[in-house]
Amino acid sequence: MEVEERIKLIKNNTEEILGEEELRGMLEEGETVNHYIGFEISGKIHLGTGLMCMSKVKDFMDAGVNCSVFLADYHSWINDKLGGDLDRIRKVAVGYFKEGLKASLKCVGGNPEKLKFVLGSELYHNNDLYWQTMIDVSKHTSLSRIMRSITIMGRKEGGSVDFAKLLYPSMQVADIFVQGINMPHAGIDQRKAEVIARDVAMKLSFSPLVNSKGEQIKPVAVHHGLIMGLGKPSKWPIEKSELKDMLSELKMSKSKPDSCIFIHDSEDEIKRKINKAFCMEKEICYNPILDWIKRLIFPIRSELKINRPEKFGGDLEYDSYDSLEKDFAKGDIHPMDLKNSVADSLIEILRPAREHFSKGDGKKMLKELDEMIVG
RNA sequence: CCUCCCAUAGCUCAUUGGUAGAGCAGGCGGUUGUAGCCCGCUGUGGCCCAGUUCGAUUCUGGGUGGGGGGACCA
Repeated sequence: MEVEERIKLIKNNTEEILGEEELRGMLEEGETVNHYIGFEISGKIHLGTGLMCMSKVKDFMDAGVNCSVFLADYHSWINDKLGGDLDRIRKVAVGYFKEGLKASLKCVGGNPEKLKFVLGSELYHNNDLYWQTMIDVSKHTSLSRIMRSITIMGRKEGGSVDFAKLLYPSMQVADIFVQGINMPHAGIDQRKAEVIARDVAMKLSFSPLVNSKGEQIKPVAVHHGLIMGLGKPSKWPIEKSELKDMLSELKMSKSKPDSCIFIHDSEDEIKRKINKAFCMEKEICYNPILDWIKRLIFPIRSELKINRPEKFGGDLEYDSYDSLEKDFAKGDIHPMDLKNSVADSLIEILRPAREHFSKGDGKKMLKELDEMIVG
């Protein structure tokens, strides 16, 4: 495959690539590209993780990249996920979470067998080099920078933090170097950690990242955007100037019920949640449904069929987001028709995950997780 | 180790020695071919233990949890 074609795949549906020219160089030199994306084990897998992240993984695989998922059990522990219980976190990580990501990859057309999984605590176990690398990273990063960067944990700046939380960013950066990852991948919310990784890359003496010629290099960071939550914004209408500030509030979050859809939600559940979503007629700036169409449906399916009753104009078919957006802006598509189509499409896309978790071990794991979250 | 402050609803907070409230969030219903806006309805609660009292969420003591300051250099 041509270099430009590979870059196009890697770049598809992303927010940014830090070091795109370096990536081009790596591909031209025929370097092996090692990818990783890390996840906190925080509960059920929603579409931001399942479809957004995994559709990128699929792109990377198609581009000939070695892909891996890092199950960040220590990070989840630090960040008080699943009650801050490390044993519980680890169990969910190697059970439900791993299964869920594999099923998600299947949903987007990827091959789960080719995806490598690494458990954080296993990487760290009896691993002097890891802790040396983490200290090395820390020695090249100021305290104030670490404090600013804990927003990557989904915490507001200035909130009270225990000291362990300050270890998190350095660990995340060390994860990259110790595993020799030259193309870390994350949501744009993880930008601060990735930038630290690039900033310290040339200064590290432990686990330096090198190319095949032995030259020290920086990791190329690929960031995808975060999909919107389905709920209404806390303020409407939104001024254009405040849209950017509100972005983090608007992202899909498990803490807001019905703002997100899980990969194994039932068909009725999907329909119900989509139907409840905020969706103004003709509104194209702040519109979660359009956002999902743009960033999930089209990247995965490359088309959207609108099934519409005859009295409203009959069926429509789109093969590009832009033309759909244009028609919606004109008012040619009613929100309800859009919602029904998105729901149908998601139901179709998520079928493999839904089936996986509706029987056997999958069902059991999901049930155990449910009980954990409630208890 | 010393000292001070805090603990009430999912969140932010108010109130009272006599059956506990607001805002926001949530849920339900109405209105719109969706949602939102608007209107109506609605749930849940006093960290734990002991004492004083007819009666404690309120007062006292202890505990637990959280936060600030101090404690070498001064």
